[in-house]
Amino acid sequence: MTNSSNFFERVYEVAKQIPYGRVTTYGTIAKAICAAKSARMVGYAMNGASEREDVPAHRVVNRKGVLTGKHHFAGTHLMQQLLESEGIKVKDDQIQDFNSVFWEPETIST
DNA sequence: CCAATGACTACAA
DNA sequence: GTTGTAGCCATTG
Repeated sequence: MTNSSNFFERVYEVAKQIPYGRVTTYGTIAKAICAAKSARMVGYAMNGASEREDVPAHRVVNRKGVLTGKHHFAGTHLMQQLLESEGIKVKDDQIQDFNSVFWEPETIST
């Protein structure tokens, strides 16, 4: 895969749209890219996105607001630290007041 | 092509 | 509230 698959590109596009101090879920992103059933693929894409500074993968969590993918980051608590650094409260790998920091991306029509 | 994997989600017990 | 099962589908071996 010399080029990033279109699917990954979609995920990256949405992830890059996440504003500062906000977070979103995999399923929500999946819907934004017209692949609501591919929530797992979103996380899979984030795996490669973690290497891209263009893609704030730390702002993407599961539907419960839990930092399920923190283990994929360099540090054990790097993801949590990044979120807290943006004003997001995190307790025991779970985002506090998740509903307030939750952000819904816009659907991509490309 | 088939089997296994996974940063998910939903439902049942 | 917790645990288990199933569906989902792109990537990889």
